[in-house]
Amino acid sequence: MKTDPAPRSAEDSADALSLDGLIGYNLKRAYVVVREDFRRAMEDEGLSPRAFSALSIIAEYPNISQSEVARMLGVDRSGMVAITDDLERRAYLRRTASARDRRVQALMPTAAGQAAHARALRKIGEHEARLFAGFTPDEQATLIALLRRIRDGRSEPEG
Amino acid sequence: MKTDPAPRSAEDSADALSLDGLIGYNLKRAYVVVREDFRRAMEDEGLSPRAFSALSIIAEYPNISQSEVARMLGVDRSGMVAITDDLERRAYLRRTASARDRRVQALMPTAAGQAAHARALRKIGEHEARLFAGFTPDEQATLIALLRRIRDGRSEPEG
DNA sequence: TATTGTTATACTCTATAACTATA
DNA sequence: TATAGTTATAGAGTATAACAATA
Repeated sequence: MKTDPAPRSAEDSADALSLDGLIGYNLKRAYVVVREDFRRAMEDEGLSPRAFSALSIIAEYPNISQSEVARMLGVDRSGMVAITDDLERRAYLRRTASARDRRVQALMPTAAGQAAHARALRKIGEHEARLFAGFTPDEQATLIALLRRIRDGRSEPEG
Repeated sequence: MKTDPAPRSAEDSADALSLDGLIGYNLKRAYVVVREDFRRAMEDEGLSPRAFSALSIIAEYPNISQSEVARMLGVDRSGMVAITDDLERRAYLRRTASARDRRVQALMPTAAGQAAHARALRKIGEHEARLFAGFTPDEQATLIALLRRIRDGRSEPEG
């Protein structure tokens, strides 16, 4: 307990919260801010974060399978169906038969898909440049490196 | 395009993805890992991240209103109803009439609520200590500071 | 036996819009 | 007019379980 009655406004006391000392809480709050700005940046393109991520992988690894994309993104492969449907509806990719494995629908980006990926990547670059304008290159690299270590489950200071 | 055909496994190529250079993507992936571990840590307690956050604020600011908690957490106040209902059902708090403003239901933590908060905070401390065991105190502080700057929309390198 | 794509399904999170009581 | 609590509702996001075809 800190004060009684409650503080007058959220900002008055935000810095005193024990929540603010938790990495998980700060991660979540920061993520919400970035996702919100991402959405604004993708407004014209209409790509969700997941759709962009999938398109990005498919553009860089033509003929990859849905399951492979799912593994790279760390999501269940069942969720890839709707995303693939969406990207196919936009004519950003085609499902093509795989010669080597008849279970697989190889995902082939179209020219429109490659172009959309390039456009999106540029817009996201601008969005991150704007959002992190005050972060030095070192700070940005440090942030990414720390986040990568969390993702990889590695605890060692120097990966 | 990097390779054709697709790489053999997700891990082979993960480091080459352009996604890996994006802060937003890394933020999301790291957040998923931490949230997953948080859930495991809260298994016995049965508290969702949001329920814990709300309980934490209410425990530290007795008699705070739902709307005030919502503002602190950065979520819409409509979402607070279900969380408050849940915490009240667990007998972790009571809705009490506010003397000063009859619109407000002041949220009063019970002894059980304070105890649950203390237990949860301890378990979360252990969960974060485990998850970030290999991060130096400096690295943890740096991470939190960088995340805070994102949340606050401040771009300046030093607070 | 294991994996791919797929469907059905369900659950969580969260926002918007509207209502009422009150300020 | 504005705010508090509330309800109804809807849309993401994502997981689990199952199935047929194929490996």
